[in-house]
Amino acid sequence: MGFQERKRKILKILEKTESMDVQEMADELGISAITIRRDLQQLAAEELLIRTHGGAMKAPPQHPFTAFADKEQVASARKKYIGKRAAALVKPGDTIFMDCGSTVFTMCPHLKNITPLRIITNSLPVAAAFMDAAGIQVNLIGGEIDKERKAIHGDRAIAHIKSYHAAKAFVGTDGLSAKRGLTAISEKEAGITTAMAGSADHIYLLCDSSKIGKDSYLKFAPLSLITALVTDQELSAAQAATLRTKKVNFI
Amino acid sequence: MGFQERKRKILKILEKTESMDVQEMADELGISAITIRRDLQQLAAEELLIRTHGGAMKAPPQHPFTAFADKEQVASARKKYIGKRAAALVKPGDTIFMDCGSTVFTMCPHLKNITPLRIITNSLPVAAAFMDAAGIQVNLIGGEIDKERKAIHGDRAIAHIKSYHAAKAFVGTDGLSAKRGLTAISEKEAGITTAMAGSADHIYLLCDSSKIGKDSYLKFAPLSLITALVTDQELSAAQAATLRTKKVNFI
DNA sequence: TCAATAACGATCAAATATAATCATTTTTAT
DNA sequence: ATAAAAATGATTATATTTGATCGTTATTGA
Repeated sequence: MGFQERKRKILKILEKTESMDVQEMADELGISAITIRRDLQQLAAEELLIRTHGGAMKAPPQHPFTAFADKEQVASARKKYIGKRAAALVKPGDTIFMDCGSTVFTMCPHLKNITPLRIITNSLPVAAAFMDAAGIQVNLIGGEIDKERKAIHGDRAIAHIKSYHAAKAFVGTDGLSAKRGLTAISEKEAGITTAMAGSADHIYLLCDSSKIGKDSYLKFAPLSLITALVTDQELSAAQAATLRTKKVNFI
Repeated sequence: MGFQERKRKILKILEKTESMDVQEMADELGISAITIRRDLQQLAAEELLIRTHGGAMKAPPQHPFTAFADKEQVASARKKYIGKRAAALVKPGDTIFMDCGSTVFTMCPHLKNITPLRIITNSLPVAAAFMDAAGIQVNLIGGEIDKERKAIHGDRAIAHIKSYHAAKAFVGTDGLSAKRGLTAISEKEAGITTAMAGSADHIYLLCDSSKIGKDSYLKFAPLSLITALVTDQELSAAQAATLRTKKVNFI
């Protein structure tokens, strides 16, 4: 087993275990500790992991767009569940909007087999997720890239969205309550969400239960905007009831 | 059994086993180890597998956009040279267009320290390359993603480009000759190139010497379109002279 | 703080793989 | 049919990888 092969195995191990010490690795791979050290040194130089005394730690996500994707591999079970449920609403032949939230992103793996499909998105990770998906056409919204969110926002993006129409829009929010409706942290995201909602027939809001009942600072849309709320099973009965009085549909 | 046949078998074996050493392969295919090495060398050059000491490994699944980036790490010395020279034309504060060719992409690493900088591009790998570059604002052209080229083409993209203006445009081409001017393989790319050229003051064509004197099938622009040609040092004196008669400037 | 322990880096030697060169065979073109 | 070109195999010199030793440095616990 050469270096390349070990390198891959080491990174694979770290993917799962977060961290590991030299001797453990040496035993695991049946190779001397000093060689493992050399390997770790090289890998650390490539910034594929972080060297510690006596071992190594998983590197923080860093790659351009896939970083986001990797991060979401450890998305909470709640988000994953929502992603799956939301994806079930999509049918072959649909045209859909997807915004740039991490919850919406969890739909991606579940969408890959729904073909043909046309996705209009401002999210670079979403676009990246479908680069290898035959039968899925991605329309990326243009404009200035917001590196923080790995997405595109702004007036141009909104104009771009408005020139399209889709059957369904899948959007996220930072907060949702019966009293204040939908709230966001940033006007940028709120603008995109509103635009997508305006150009779609059905608007599905993906929102895990931890955000329900909480308000962020910018109130940008009423509950009546959305066709249905896709959330997880940990939503309390009381909260569900309150929202139902506002005629919110649940998935 | 010829090379093509072995090549297929080697890749087939690696599909299953992930990795294998030279001697094993030699035994398996009944051929000498040195020939296997030569085969592996070629396959590695095509990036169909990864060469290791003593064997080979299956090529890793290529990441969405960075795949392109990785590939270019082994870009020919010629292309790298061109990328460096072209990047030297960019000054802090500039707004530039960059198209989606692999030659243009080689400019990226050299641009990271030229800040502030504003880049308008239809290339996803270019956008990805600057995700971590503070001080560089990327404007991504919107529209349908062409997965093959990892770029965005089409009427919407062209309209997007036309709404901007930049001091400099860096574009590529598939062929260039004194007789036929600039030629391309695809109308998609030609449209983008033309649009960028139309919205920029100075148009720099990046083109390695192997493409000079050759024509692709679509003739899309005259040599007079470009401000200067950025190429490598392997360009023959005769070719240079011919182009100079057409008033082409060299960098 | 200090000593004990463990990890680290540098250097060396052995094993192995590779590149380079040349000879042989096979294929291709004329 | 013959020469030229390409592919293959063998041999040798070079380069790489690996593991061991030893002196140095960092961490841990009293």
